[in-house]
Amino acid sequence: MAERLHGQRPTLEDVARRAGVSKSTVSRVINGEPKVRAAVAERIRGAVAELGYVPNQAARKLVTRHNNAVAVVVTEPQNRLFVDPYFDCHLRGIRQELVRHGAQPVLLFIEEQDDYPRVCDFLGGGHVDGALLFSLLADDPLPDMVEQMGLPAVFGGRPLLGSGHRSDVYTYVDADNRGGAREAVRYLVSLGRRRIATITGPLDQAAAIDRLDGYRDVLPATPPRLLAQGDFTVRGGADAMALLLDQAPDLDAVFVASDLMASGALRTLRERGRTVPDDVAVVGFDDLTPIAEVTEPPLTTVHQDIEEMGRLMARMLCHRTSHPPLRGDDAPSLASVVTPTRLVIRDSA
Amino acid sequence: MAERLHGQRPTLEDVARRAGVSKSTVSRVINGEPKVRAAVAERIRGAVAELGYVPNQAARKLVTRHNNAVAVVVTEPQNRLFVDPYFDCHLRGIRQELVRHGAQPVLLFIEEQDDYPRVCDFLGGGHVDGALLFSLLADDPLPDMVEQMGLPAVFGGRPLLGSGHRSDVYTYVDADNRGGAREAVRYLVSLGRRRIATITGPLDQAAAIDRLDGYRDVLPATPPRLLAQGDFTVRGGADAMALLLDQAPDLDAVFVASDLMASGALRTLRERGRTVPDDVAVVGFDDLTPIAEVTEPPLTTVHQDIEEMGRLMARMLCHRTSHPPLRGDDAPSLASVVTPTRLVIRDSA
DNA sequence: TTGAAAGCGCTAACAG
DNA sequence: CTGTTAGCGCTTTCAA
Repeated sequence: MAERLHGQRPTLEDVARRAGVSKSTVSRVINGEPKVRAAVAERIRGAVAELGYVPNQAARKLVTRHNNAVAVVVTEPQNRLFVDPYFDCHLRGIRQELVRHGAQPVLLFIEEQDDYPRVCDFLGGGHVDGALLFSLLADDPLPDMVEQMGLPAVFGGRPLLGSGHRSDVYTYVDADNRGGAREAVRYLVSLGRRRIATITGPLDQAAAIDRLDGYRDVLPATPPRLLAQGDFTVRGGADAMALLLDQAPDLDAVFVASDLMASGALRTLRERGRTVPDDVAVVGFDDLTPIAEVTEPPLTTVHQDIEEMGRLMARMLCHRTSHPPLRGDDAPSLASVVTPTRLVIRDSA
Repeated sequence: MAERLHGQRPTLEDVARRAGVSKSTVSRVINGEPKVRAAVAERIRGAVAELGYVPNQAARKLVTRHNNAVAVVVTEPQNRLFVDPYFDCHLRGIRQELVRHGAQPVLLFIEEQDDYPRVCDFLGGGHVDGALLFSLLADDPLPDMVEQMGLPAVFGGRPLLGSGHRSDVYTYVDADNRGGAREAVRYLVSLGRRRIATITGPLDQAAAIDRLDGYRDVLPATPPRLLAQGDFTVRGGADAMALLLDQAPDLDAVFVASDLMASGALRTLRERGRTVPDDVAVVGFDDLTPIAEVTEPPLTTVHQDIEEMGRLMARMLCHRTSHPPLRGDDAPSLASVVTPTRLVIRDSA
């Protein structure tokens, strides 16, 4: 069916000619404007179908200034990403909300330094109306770049900025990492545990820092031997646990900054012959049910509603993109949101 | 720094005015054309930086007809995708090759029926120069749509088409699933196994069908009780294995159509007290090392170079997009490629 | 209700 | 080496 008219994809003009009307009229029916005679509209729709016409978004965007697509940018080594159910939840919420608003989510990865300029050109190039940015590292250039381009953006997790920046100029959605960590550690204390270690995430990420801060809020004078840094992977958690056991064989509890790492820690504990929770109590963070429920023993962990956070981010972004920027002073940017966490007690502590 | 000139993002015109030259000259330095006096070029670069100018790709695309972005479309429930290291490898290869060609990969998901029209509009809207399409299901409308839009595309895995379609009109890259399966089953036979069962993938996917066909090539007269269908997940493999054990307690080998399923099957076998490979020999498919090497026992499986396949797909697509479509007859479309597989023998068979 | 015309921001000849 | 001039395909006043 799709006749190639001039060897190219059909344009509005082609459809118009075919239907014997003007471009304007075709444009009107394409965009669902009501003031077109039914018969004409029908004829046009026929022509569209016959020619297999699809509007050229680039051209449309040039005039309308938007194109119903939003970027989801993830700064993360891919191999980590695709193995971490955390993103899956986040993305599910985002997708759900975005499509509800008629926006197409497009996923972009940043894996190496070289990716920044290309991704920035893409973001600034008007391919998308806004961006949802994730897992920013310390001194990540993205927040500044996005801000400078004036592209509406919402961050997943508090952006960690270099000195001189205030994170309150950015809109973000984050879980109450610090409060959640505090609750977890307090719970361990309430259990009568005395030597409570912690396995942190990579400390160039806000979530890792905040969770450690929460731990320190409760246990300000922790000796270094009770601290080990992991990398939010199972393996990293296992290694950190081994290190901890070497440094402090007498520890009786450990607060692990993610479920993935906690499952690794559990494995090490088992290998070293420690029983959980009797010898060592373990509390994780995230409450990724596919993990937390199947560990041995099932994991006591800090719950956060990741999917809802994704939905929230998407909703906030859509709010900012659907309205043309207010003139005069800055538009009243939606405030950032910190969502509550809660401790879910299973068997590991 | 980024002064808002007319309250909008700066345009080429703004930069030109600022640098005291014409738009053309600015355009030249933006696009790295050499014939510009160094001093002028420098002045322009200064203006670009001061204004925070980023070219509007929509406008550029309108005239150049391309925009250095290609879509990677995945038709898969997200939760499956994000847990399957298979895609990780594929994507790694694709990304690598695409950025080498200066193209930005953008990932699109199709999860439900409603996603098709939106994704098609995106693909047809000229946001991307081409598309890499994955894990198509039987009767997936995507191949036809993409073909009809004239968007260059390369498929990952042989597309499964409804009747009346010949898959040879599409360019695809696929592993030799049938040959690999044949080799696996022959190996099992050579081991002296007599009752060789198989766990298939979902039979609406080409890879699953082809692997089953390979099994049947060697064992044409398999009784139904030796067949069970899985869904390419760990859980599915475990369930299928349980079913098989019920239906055919005397089986002495099983060819499992994916490593993920094989790891599930191994678990079931262990739970049922069968030793591997003594009681039951197991061969998987994919050779996802993060899985195959850590199963207990390590998995004998059919290896395919997934990352290289990704690279190949990207290379083929870039080849097709960088040249403007030849006039007259169809451009000599690159032939599809079937990459070889090889059996990797570890301990499970 | 429909059409004509003016641009959106950019590149690509073609002059100079 | 640089500026001028046309559009790319679409939406959007403004008239008819």
